[in-house]
Amino acid sequence: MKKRIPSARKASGHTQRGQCAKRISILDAAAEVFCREGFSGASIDEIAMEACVSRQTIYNHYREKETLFMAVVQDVMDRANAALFSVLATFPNNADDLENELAAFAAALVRNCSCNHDGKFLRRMVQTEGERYPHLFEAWRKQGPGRVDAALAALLARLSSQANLAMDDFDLAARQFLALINADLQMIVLFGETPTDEQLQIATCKAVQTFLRAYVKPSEKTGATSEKRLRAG
Amino acid sequence: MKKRIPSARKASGHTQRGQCAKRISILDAAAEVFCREGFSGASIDEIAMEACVSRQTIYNHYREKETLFMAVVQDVMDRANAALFSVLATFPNNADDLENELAAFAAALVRNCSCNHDGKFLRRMVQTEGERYPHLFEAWRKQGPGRVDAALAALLARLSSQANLAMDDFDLAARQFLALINADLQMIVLFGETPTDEQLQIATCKAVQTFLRAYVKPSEKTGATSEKRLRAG
DNA sequence: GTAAAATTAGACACTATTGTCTAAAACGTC
DNA sequence: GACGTTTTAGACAATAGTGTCTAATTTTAC
Repeated sequence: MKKRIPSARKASGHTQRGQCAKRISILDAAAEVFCREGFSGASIDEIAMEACVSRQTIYNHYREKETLFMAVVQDVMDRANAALFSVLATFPNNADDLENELAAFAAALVRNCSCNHDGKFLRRMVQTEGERYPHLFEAWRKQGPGRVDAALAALLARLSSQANLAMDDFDLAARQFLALINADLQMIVLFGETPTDEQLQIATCKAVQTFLRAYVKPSEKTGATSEKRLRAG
Repeated sequence: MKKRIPSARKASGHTQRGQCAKRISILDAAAEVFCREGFSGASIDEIAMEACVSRQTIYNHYREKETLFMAVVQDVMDRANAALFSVLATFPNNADDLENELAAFAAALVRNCSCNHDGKFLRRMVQTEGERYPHLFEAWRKQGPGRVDAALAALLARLSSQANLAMDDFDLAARQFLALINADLQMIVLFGETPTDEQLQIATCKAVQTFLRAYVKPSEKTGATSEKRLRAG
């Protein structure tokens, strides 16, 4: 008499992605359509079509459009945060070949957080629906971008003592690092395009060079660290 | 018998703003509502209400919703470009007190181009409707942001010879300058808020310090240029 | 004051969308 | 194969928005 659990359904937590195939395909399709059309422009029928699912199935899983929207946002946010911190874990921890290692880290960060579907979705939704769902995105702000600064600042602090870097304010340095590695790409991304891998390599490499030039200790400035590569790229 | 021209109507060019009061109030209200609700979420009735104008008047001036939208975008683009280049004209042309002058310039740039209504509108519309009206925004991209890099690069080149700056690539330096002065503000702006003047001052000041540290000639690094202020902010 | 033009409110047809309901079909488990 | 669950297609009412039309009203120029 125990209630039969149909399949591997309901893996655990409410926002977990390990749900049935239909749910996943609905979430993915909805993310796509919401991103393209905005909340009010997205129609349930369109989402159903794109998910290869009947409209009624969507209403079965998510009571109404708004419920679906919030579930999609939550889903993307979780994934984006996971990606973010998994990249942060690759921050270089020794100062050998600092420039190249930092550049590789920067490229991974940009590629996996700013330039992918989830990044695009979040940027758009925060901007267009942020004021309508303050609590929803505020949570992301604190857990995502809000923590990146702090985390990256800590990593820079560690690096700063190993390499010969002169930093007053690690949080500021972190924000400037992020800004620099996005400098060449933000216009591309703003227009909905995806930069090529080459663009990405060059952009992050140049950004790291500038960042290091601004933060190496004066004594090191004439050293070999970044002088040679300065005109290489 | 000559056709009577009702008033100062039809000042000249098609996108000129010098039209009757109704037109202006429609354009302003529409910009507001389109920005808040997106194209498909904005209703003509809402715009009419906000403009204190009847719906029919809107249809008289702009045949349909799409026509109105394009007129609004064009109007904002024109204004934004004008503001942009008027700020560019204030770029410091002597190297005395470079840091402060650059910071003031940066603050004006951010305040008048990124942090105002028009900037917010354009960012949102490019992002959400850019793919639907490629030609429309592509024009802005070329005339606005596209030219800023070039113009700013030229200004930096001039400055570079006067002050003691080491720049290989002026375009790159221009993009990095813009990225740095927005570093601390972009998260605030992304969430639809307007930074306070104090936030703005601090952000641009720090950005300029970092920018100069990255670009002063090595020989100057131990000089007096930016060393003193480095820990002032 | 008069006449042309602009503006208004309201009704209207038309379309699109949301969310509900129903009965049939497909699916998975025993 | 039988049973419970999920999914499906389609009809449906309710709502909201677009764009048109008309007739009344206001504004403006002279």
